[in-house]
Amino acid sequence: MYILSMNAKDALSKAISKATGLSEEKINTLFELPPKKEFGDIAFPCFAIAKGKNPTITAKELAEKIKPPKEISKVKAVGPYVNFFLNDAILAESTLLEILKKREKYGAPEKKSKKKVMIEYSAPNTNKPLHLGHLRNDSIGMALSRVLEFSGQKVIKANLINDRGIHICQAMLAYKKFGKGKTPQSTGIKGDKFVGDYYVKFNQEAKNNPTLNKEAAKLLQKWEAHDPATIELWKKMRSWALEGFKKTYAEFGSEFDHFFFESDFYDKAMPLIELGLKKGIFYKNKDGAIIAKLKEFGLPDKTVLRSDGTSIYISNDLALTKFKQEEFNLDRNIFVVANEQNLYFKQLFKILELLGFKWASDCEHLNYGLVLLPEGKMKSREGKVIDADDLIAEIKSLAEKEIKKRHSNLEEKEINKRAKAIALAAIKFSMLKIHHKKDFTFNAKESLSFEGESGPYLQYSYARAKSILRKAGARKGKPDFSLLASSREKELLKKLGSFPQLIKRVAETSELHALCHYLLGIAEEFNSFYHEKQVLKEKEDIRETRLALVEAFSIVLSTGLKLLNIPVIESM
RNA sequence: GGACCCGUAGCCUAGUGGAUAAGGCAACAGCCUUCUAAGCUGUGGAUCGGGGGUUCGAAUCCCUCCGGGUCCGCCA
Repeated sequence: MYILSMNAKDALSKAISKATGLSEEKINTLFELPPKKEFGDIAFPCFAIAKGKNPTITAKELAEKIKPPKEISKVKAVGPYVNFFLNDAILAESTLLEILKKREKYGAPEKKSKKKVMIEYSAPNTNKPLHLGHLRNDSIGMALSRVLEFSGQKVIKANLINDRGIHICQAMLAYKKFGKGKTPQSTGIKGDKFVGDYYVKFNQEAKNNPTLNKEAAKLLQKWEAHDPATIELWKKMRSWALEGFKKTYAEFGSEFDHFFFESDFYDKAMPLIELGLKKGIFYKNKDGAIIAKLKEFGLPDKTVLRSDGTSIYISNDLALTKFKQEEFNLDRNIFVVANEQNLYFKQLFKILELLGFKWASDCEHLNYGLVLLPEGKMKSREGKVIDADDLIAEIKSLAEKEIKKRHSNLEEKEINKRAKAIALAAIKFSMLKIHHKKDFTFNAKESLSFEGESGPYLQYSYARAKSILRKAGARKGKPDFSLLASSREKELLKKLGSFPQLIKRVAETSELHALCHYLLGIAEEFNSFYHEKQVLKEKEDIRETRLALVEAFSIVLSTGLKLLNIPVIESM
């Protein structure tokens, strides 16, 4: 729960601790935010300390007994609660000075945790372009990376490229049959789209021609046998796909420190398979496939190696996860993958635990809800997908129109820059603001608005604040914190003061939507304030004080947007 | 059939066992000679899927039923 700045809270816990004998830590966990600001700024519920007595009477007694610190201006018992009112001037001074001093570091914890964490996200297949599902995955992966980095952790952003398997060979086969030597260069088609078109083509043709599936399986065998011509084609098509991904990642702002390729690990699982057999946690069934025994742990058994001795996805993952852990010495290993693979990851982590790897407990599946279309799941093989590049381009052109409505003589370069920033804000925020566990149903009209609870609304709020600060020019005089008396100003201050606690929560729970709603909260508060007070028209002392508030707001909002990997722009 | 997730106003969403369930969209009524109207102010709209239970107190925890989703491949 975010309540108020740390200083005031600590002083208050100390005072309550003296009056009740409870530990400060315990008291800190009990504090609540009153539902209405008229009740006060912070509430201490007396249910826990009443111990059978009437909590209303206990609250009254405590309110009289307590000696409030200087940060508190008033103590009042209301029903079973003791409510505290903050001293406005001290609240304003401590909060604003802290933000203006720490600036872009405000909100980060004092102590760095020094934990080393890998966040694996995106994980595209090299047989088809990135789609809306990847954009949700990337939004979560990047935002979580930024938040953990901000919290002092050492983050390694990783991408596992799925560049091997029957689906890859299907695209290769279609290209062999129908490609006629065309290339992305010769056709002017983006590399990943070019490859993806052949994957779709394969699935269309295979409907009427079942032998194509057998041919694709043969191609996979040739690939595994390192047939030179097959490997050459595979390398060529893979590089086309990767070139395409690189462009989309650059456009969307997804960054990676390390790329892993499934093709490097598919044949590295044997030592682990043998270890499992030796330990008796795997067995060979009558067909010769290797199965992990998981039933006694409440999970279905899992095949870890095919009867023909070739590896499947989990074989690679066993080897890759071990490699990651040993190579990077991780304290935490986060897999950002949609919740359709919940069972899979339970099985993977359980097997690693049974194999005796202590670090298995450091592995985490950050599962998020599916991205659905109004008509249901996206289906790449049928071409029923929202393409990532198309979506970005479409939203960008809508943003361009909005900009041109407002500005008649802006340079094309500037329009382009703003439009891109606004489009990314709209897309990312729409997907980050809902709880990651919830399915996201994409609705073009409603999902990507520039108004209301949206990314562009936040950017706009920031631009408004910066516009004031630009026009204010050089500061004169000193802020007088006793002048920030309106309830709007106080609410904004309290929320700005709670930013560090919010960050702590998001880093601990990965609940990025909480950061989104926090930013909406401060932006709403700021916009009301903006409407109510004409900062630049005020007299010197109050003007300086309000400018400090505006600047503090702009700092926190800018930090928040950057943590969400949403571009911050100075003007809109 | 089994496991997991979800059900909050017409739609989307927040809600960390606590006070009168909070926002956005849509609808309606206002606000631009005033720091950017991508904004602000106001009005209406909710048996928190149903029913039990635990608790001083439940949208939140437990049970059960109903509805929706995902998974339970020698796919990735």
